[in-house]
Parts: sequence; structure tokens; C-alpha cells
Amino acid sequence: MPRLVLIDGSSYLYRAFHALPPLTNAQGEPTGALFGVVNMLRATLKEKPDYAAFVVDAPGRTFRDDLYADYKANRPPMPDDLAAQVGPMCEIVAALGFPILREAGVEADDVIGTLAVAACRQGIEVTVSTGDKDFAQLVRPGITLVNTMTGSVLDPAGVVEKFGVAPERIVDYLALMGDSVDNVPGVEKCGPKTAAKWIDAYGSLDGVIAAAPEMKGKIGENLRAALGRLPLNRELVTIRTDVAMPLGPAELVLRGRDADTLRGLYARYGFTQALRELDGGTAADAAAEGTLRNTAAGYARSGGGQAEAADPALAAKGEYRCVTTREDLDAWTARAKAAELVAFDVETDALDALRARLVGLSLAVQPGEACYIPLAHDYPGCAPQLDFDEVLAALRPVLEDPAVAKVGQHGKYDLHVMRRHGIAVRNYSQDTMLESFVLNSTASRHDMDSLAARYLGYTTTRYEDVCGKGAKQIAFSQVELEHATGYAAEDADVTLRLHRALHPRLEAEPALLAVYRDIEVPLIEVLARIEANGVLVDAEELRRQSHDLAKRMHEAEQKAHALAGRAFSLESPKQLQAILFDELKLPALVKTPKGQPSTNEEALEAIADQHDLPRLILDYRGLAKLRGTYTDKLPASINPDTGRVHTSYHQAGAATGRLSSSDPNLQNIPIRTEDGRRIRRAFVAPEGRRIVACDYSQIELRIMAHLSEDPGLVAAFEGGMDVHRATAAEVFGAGSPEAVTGEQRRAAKAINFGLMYGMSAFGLSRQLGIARGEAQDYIAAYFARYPGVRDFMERTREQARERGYVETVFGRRLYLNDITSRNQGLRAGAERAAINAPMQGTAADIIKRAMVEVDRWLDGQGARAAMIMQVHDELVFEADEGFVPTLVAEVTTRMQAAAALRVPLVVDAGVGNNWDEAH
DNA sequence: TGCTCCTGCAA
DNA sequence: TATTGCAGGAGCA
Repeated sequence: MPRLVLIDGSSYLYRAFHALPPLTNAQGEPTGALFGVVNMLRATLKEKPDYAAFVVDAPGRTFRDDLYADYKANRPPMPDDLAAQVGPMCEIVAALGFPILREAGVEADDVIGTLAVAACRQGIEVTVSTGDKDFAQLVRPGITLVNTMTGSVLDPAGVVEKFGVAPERIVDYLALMGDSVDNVPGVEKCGPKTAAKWIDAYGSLDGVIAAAPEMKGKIGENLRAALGRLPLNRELVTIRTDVAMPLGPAELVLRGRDADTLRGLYARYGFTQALRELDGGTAADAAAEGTLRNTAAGYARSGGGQAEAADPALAAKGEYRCVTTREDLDAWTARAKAAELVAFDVETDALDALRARLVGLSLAVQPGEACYIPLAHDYPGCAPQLDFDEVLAALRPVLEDPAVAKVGQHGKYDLHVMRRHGIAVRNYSQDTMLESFVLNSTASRHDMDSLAARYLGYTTTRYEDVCGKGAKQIAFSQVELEHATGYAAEDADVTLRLHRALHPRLEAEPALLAVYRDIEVPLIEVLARIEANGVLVDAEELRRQSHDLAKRMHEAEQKAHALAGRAFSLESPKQLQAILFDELKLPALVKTPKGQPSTNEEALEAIADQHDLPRLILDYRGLAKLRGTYTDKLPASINPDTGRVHTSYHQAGAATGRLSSSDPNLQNIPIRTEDGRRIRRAFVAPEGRRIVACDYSQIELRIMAHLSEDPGLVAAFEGGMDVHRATAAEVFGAGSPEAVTGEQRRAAKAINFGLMYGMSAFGLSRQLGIARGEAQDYIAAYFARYPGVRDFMERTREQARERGYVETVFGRRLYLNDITSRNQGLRAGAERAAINAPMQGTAADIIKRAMVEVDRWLDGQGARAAMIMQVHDELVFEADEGFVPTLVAEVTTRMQAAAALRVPLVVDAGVGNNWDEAH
């Protein structure tokens, strides 16, 4: 059957622009969106469609503007960096041989809709290539959607699976939700879940409208409020299939490509892969580089496909091997041993690396060549697997061989699992998650599925695809070997391909490569060791505290009910709102972002002098928080095997380069109040050991001094002064630091910290409880005394605007997508982040470097000391009592030497029987 | 059960 | 109208 591909050009252009880092060519012209579109088109051509067209919007009004005056009224103009890519895009599209369609008075959507339906009637199979979910309404037998950037293919069943409604009901679904991008308001609070549920329950939009009077709750009111708009919404979101077209589907013939023009354009924009392919590179080469859209997944979903099977590179892809014989195992270990880089990936039965049991293991040695070695699948009728210990014994010489380099995706997990099975993986030297993180930390996710979609245009088999999800999810050991192999071997394969796609990008930026290679990669093993070490938590102590807190909460609750004159839940902001502002008529001084009277800490503080209840609520909340989050939950986190708490550190967690911690989060254990500090007393050292805490003093302010080179600030740190006191002396003209009052020092501290976060006079006035004009005067005085700081901040904002990113002392980048936004709030937010990121990020770089050095030293010290926690500017250790002095001296030295700034780095160390005492 | 909102802990 | 995180409970459907 002949096939027509209709490409939604505008959709791809926008999506590529936002999905890819702001790449530029050698001349500094933006190329990111272009790159994405070109790869997509090349992938489309590989599928050899019989007919194709690239459809874009024509300028000017359309019938939708006539229907609805505000249609797309809040859509910002196209960003300059994107507009600059439109011309070159059309040149490339034309040179590739695609007909370009641009019809005045109708949107690209309607052109596509009309052609798709007409072609379908003529017996032509249609693929609509778009990233826009609205097109799901066109799907029917003979018309499928494909998103080449993510590789997903949608047929009618796929639409139902993805949206929860049939293609014919997509317009109803969209009408309910509305579309903020096009300025079409739907039903407030009605998102994808609610819309699908209603349509499922009432059959259609008309059914929902008919049922509106009986709908309960707030959302029912919202629906009734929106009723008048819904028919118009449906009309606006309906793609027309009957517009007049000068060309019929069968006239959309691909011309041959114009190789000379393409060569010039590819060279100009630096598309080396495309250029190589043009000059005789094979399809297999291209597949190895990951430029081809994968088909294994798409294939399975579209019920197979002869066209793809004809391509040797793709056929190779299906050859994932399930290893169940000794001969196969020996062959694969030999290949791995000989490979210059082996991708490996473990499959287990749990997410927690410190509890998970190994179920299987996969290896990839070349793109497209991967195997899965099942070890512990145990469903009825499962084919025999190789002996668990025999396989590990065979793999050990490879995994522990320092001469064989390994690559993985989030390999810290795999390292944990292998270590717990007695294998110490050596030379784990590449990690695709970290490659992605260093290349662009602000990319929303760094998981393999997202990376494969973003960088390879490849749709991976997801975990849910083989295991299901929610209550019906099964363990990986229950998955049939055939499916398990398709999933697991693909993981290793894709990891290897991703590495080949990502590493060259790092190599092109030496500073980024250094951050990746010298900081992040060495840190993987260090973090794995810290997590494995864990920290000893005294569960009995926490239980006592829980009990005490519960008693005090009960007392507070009784008093609060008495004060309010009735019983209510102290933990419900809504009920509290009613009591405080409606019944007690206290003034609502603070609003939530949604305009509700807030009951947050600030709001309660503000009215605490008018009534006793707010203070009581604040006390209660403090107690409830401690109990709910810490004293009750921490004991549950103790690993039964080790008797200790093992957090998980996320190396690609915070965009600035900081680590984050979860399960449990050990980076937000209370410290500021006495009750909070008691919790730290439950973090203890075993008999004969001590807790040692070493933290950087004022590290971010020191980095600000370094970056700004401000003489006053640098001098304060070089002189070893109390920097807040010194600042106060300067700003308030106290004469000497000794003459500074406590109040002045507090204000100076607020200024110092506020500036690092890009705070305004408004924020400072609120923080200090002073008038805005006064706060403005303080800030002016500060900048007059520390002009270098002001210049640094201006420079940073400028750099962010010009380059689209800021960087740390070590060259780590943070892209700020909103820095040129027309939306003033977003832009201001990005500017604040731009100021903060170099300081927060440099501090993160420094402590990461220190951790690597300290770990290297600890490695030679046996079990006398171990690193057990990191809290942004603090490293915590557990050490033999007699070893403490050595540890403090050696750690302090290494932490201070982790960076050579214009000001000294100072480290404070504390020792105790628990974490509280060590401060 | 999953989703959103509000709240609050740390550096 | 102060940065970066994680995580709890309430309310809702």
C-alpha cells in the first residue's frame, strides 16, 4: 500500500528548539532547532515514503481568529534564535526534496487534516509526523501518528492507551481541558485525568454537558461555570478535513535530494553526521551513531513492518541474545574482554539498590549487539537458566578487570548490586546519565528513556511495557525471558549508543569534559561507598522522642480547640482559614499565590500578637512536622540487614550541580530549634567510634568574594574576620567591627545571603521587617562599599543573556532558558538563578572534588574511618576514637585544598558521640 | 489510588 | 518580589 508522510513542520521546529541545548555553529548562528528538524527529516526519508509533505503555518488570520477573538492572543512572538532558523530550515527541507505546503487562511493543522483524510479515502496509508497531541483526533484505520523525536507511534488503540479516550472523542477531551498555549480556557482544575474520566463516564462532551447539573464538588462548579465556552472550544480544537487544497495527496511526490546544496548547508551548520551520510556513509554507520529512528519498539506496536526489516542496520537490532548456555556465555565474556568499552546493566527485583536482588545482567559490546543473561527468573515454565554463581564467576574477570572500561546509565545502582554479590566493578569510567547532566543540567530528566528520545530519536521499551504498573506490576523475575531480553539487552545497547552520541559533545567543550571526567565520574564510586556505609540511627531514642512529641501535640490540640471554641483539624489549612479569618475575624494579611488567605508561618506570625491561637498552631505544626517527617519515619528507613540508614544521593539531581538526597532525605534534618536538634542526637556512632563533622565556613560568600574580586570583601576574608560583622561595619558606618550591634550584624547577614539569591529591596524589607525605602538604602550602601559585587552581578546577568548560560569556577554550565523570556516574572526568576548558580554550583564542585580526594585517602586507612554523609557544605564521618585527630587533620587539609580561590577556604571540624555533638 | 496544593525542613 | 532540593498531609475524584 502506498504511504504518505505529512510532517507538522512548526510543531517540530518549536519542540526541537525547546528540547535541545542552544547549539550554535562555528559562526555563532543558532542551530539547535534546525539540528532536531534535520535529523527528523533524515529519519523520515529512511523509511522511503511514496509521498510526503512538510507543512507549515502561513502568516495571517485564520477562521479560528474569526470564531474567537482571543485565539492565541497570549502566544509570545517567536524567539529571535528560533526565527533565525526558519529560513535555513526551509532551504534544507527543499534541498532534501520535500514539497513544502503553506496555505494562507488555514493553519497547518487543517492542511494536514484535509490531506490525511483525502489520502486515506484513496487507499493511501497516512503517517502524520508531529509532536502535537491534538492530532490524535485524526487517528483511524489508515492514519497513524508518529513523533519522530520520541519515536512514539499512535494507532487507534495507542490513542486510547495514552489519553484514555478514543480518537473520535479527542476533540471533546481537548475542549474540556482547554489549551493555555492557544489561550483557550477549559474547565478549571480539569486536567487529562478528569477529562478522560468524564468522557468515559458520560460518553461524550454532550453527555458531560448534560450531566453538569448533578456534578458534585468544586470541580462540578467549575464545569458549570465553563459550560458556555465548551461548544466553541470544541470547534476551535477540531482540525478541519475539508479545506480547499491546490494539490491532492498523490501529487505530493518527493523530488530527489539536491546533494550539492545540502552539502553546503550541512557544512555551514556543522551537521557532521548528516554530511558523512551524504558522502557515502552507510546506514549502519548512521545507526551506530544513533541517528536512525529505532524501530524495534515502534515495530512491535504497529504490528511489524516489512519496510524496516529490509534495513540491515535495523535487522541487527532485533538480534538481542538471551544467554542460557555455557558456550554462549563464554563467547560473550570473550567479546566483552576484547571490547574497548562494554555497556552493562543489571536487572533486579527492587528499586532500592541496597535491598535489590539480582535477576539478570546485560552486556553490549557494539551498537546493536547486546545480550541478556537471565539468572533468577522464576515463573512457571521458565526455560533453564545458567547457574547463578557460575555466571558471576565467569563475569568477574571482565567486570573486575581494570583494563576493560565500562559504561552504564546511572551505574551507581549497578555498582551497588554487583558489590552486594561480591563483585567489585573496576574501571567504571563512563556514565550516560552524567554525560547528559553535565551537557545540560536543566534538561528535565536524565533517565535513559528520555535521553534515548532526545539524543537518538529512539523509543525504548519501558519498564512498564514489560512489568506493567501500579497494583498489577510484576517483578522482573516474573517476566518471560523473551520479553526480558528485549528490554534488558536494549538497555545496554542504548546505553552504548547514547555514550557514542553524548561523549563527542563533551569532547567539543573541554571545560565540560573536565567537569564530567574529573569530578562527576570519580564521584560515582565515592557516593556508592558513602551510601553503602550508611549511618547508625538510634531507633529507641527516636521512639522516645515520638512519644514525647505526641503528648505535647495532644496538649496543644486541646488548648487550640478551647481557644477556637470548637474542635477542628489543626493540620488542615482550609479549616484553619475558616477559624482564623471567618470565625475569629483575624486579619488576612498574607495571600497564597492563588489569592486565598494564607495560613503559613509568616501569616500566623503576623497575627500572633492579636490572639493566642496562631502561636499555638505554629508550635503544633513544628511538633507535627518533626514527628511525621523524622521521629516516626527514620526508624522505618533502617536497613534490616545492616541496621543502618542508607540514603540515596542523586548526582544528577540539582541543576546547579549540588547533590540531593532521598529515601530518606538526610540533607534536611532539623538543626535550628532545640526540638529539632534532638533528632540529630539519634544519629550516633557505635561503641568506640565518634562522629566527626567537617564543614566549609561561609563557602558561598567566599566564592562571591572570589568571583567578584571585590577588594573589601576579599580583605575581610583574608583578614579572617567575621564577614557579617565586617559588612555591618561598612554598610552602617559603625567605624570598627567591634562597634557593630547585634541588630546590625543580623541585618548585614540578611543582606549578604539575600544578595546571593538575587533578592530585591522588597524581599530584604520583608525579611528584616523594615520599610522598603530603608531596605533600598541598605542595599545602596552595600553596593557603594562593595562595588565589585555590584559589577559581578551585572556581568553575570549580561553573560546569561548573551550566552544563555552561566558557569562555575570549574566550567560547569547552567543553561537559563527563561533569561530572554518576554514574561517578566520568568525572566526575573532566571536572572536570580543566574546570580545564584555560579556560587551554589562552585561550592558544589569544590565539595565534590574534596570528597574524591578524601575518599582516595580513606581508601588506604582500612576501617578506621568512613565517610557517611554529605550535606552541601559539610562532610560527616564515623571514626575510631583514637583515629579522630588524624582524620580531622587530613580531611581539613584536603577540603581546604580542593580549590585555590582568591580567599582562603576555612573548614570547621567538630567531634562527638552523635551528630548534634559534632557541631 | 493518583494528583494537586500547601506547608516546612536543610544548605 | 530570595536559590536549590525532598517530603509530609489534606482534599479531591
